[in-house]
Amino acid sequence: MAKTKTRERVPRSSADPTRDRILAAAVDLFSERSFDAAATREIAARAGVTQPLLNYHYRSKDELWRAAVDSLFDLLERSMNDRVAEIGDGDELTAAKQRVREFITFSARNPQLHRLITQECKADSDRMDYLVERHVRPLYDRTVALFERLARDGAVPPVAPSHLYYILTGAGPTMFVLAPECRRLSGLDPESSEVIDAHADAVCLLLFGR
Amino acid sequence: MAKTKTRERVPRSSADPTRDRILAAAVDLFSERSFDAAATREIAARAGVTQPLLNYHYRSKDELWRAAVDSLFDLLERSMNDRVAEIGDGDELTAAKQRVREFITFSARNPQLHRLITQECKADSDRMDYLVERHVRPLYDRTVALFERLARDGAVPPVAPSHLYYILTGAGPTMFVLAPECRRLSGLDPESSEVIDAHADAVCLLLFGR
DNA sequence: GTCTATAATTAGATAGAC
DNA sequence: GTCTATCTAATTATAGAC
Repeated sequence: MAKTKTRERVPRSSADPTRDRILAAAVDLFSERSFDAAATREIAARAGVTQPLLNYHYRSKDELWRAAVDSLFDLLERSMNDRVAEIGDGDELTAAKQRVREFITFSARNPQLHRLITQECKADSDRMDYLVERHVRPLYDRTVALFERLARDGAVPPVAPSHLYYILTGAGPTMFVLAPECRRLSGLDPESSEVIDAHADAVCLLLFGR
Repeated sequence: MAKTKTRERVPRSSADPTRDRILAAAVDLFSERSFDAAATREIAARAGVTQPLLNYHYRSKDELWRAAVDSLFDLLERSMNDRVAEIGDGDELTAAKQRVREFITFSARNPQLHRLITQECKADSDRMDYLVERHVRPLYDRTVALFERLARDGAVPPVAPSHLYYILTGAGPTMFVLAPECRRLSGLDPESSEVIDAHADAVCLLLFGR
């Protein structure tokens, strides 16, 4: 595998370090607990501020949640774009494999994204609405279109693309979403590059045959 | 937090219909929300009783959660055993495929199980302890041992069994854990036998080559 | 911008009637 | 066994000092 340069996770600096610390704490706690179970007091404490300050920077807990979600998907999009820019032009299969690898690497380094999705998409709600229509659907549409082309070329097994989508988004991130469980069950460290690369290798082998 | 040491809880048909209704409501709400976000008042309402009655039947919210978890894993174990009994003796590959199919079918009909696991295994806690040591580890150990034998025979791609475990437990249930999202994104109905079978086919194709 | 103090609501658990 | 009434603690949001 080609040596990739380390991509820092620098959330777009909003020129306000306090806002950024609050946002980072919100991402962590909303994804680890859930919207209702994440107390604003605890988010504030992790950000090193007092609880009422959250209501100064964000109108409500709900608005803070939306800002947290936006920042996470923004980070994903920039990571994927960086990787796409790196590979330049090659055949579609090679590009697809690179996208899958980047997706898995991102999910390993930012398990919050899939934790948030599984948190909110188990039942219909306003938050699921926001998440799906604003962020997930564009990704789903692009991924399904890609799998359709790959299946036509025989580059991927003959499986309906929606199933491939849930196979990829399940098989890729689950080991990292459940990192604490994985550590205890297997003794592996899901944060290490070795394990991340091995998992990306495994998923690509299953999906693309190599 | 005092650790209750209750012995011999039998979550099967407990001959007490009220207890059973409470337990079913608890399974649904704990898995859909999370431990903290699931209000005992709401569990009671769904079971058609008043909130203080939960504390009559179960010492605390925590004990109710444990009983709910036990009943879910009990159901899984009985479903897997029934399927194993059906196939009787054949080669190990055929048996393995049957186990995978049954696991996926069960996950589709009872998405609460993986919802609960992803809920609680994102961070270390007493509940994760209970879940992993009491219920998940035995399943993990058996699954990893099976994948090890299959990989030796070349029946499964040459991938470390812990990775295969998280690929299977991710790729199998995710479509059903996120059923409301899947319905909206794809238009498919993840509760229909057609979709369930198609997903089981897809995962088996990826995992076993057919 | 960030704090302290507090209001309004809701949580899980208990007491006691029936 | 199931209810009503209620206690205590914790929740988000607001008011107002600095």
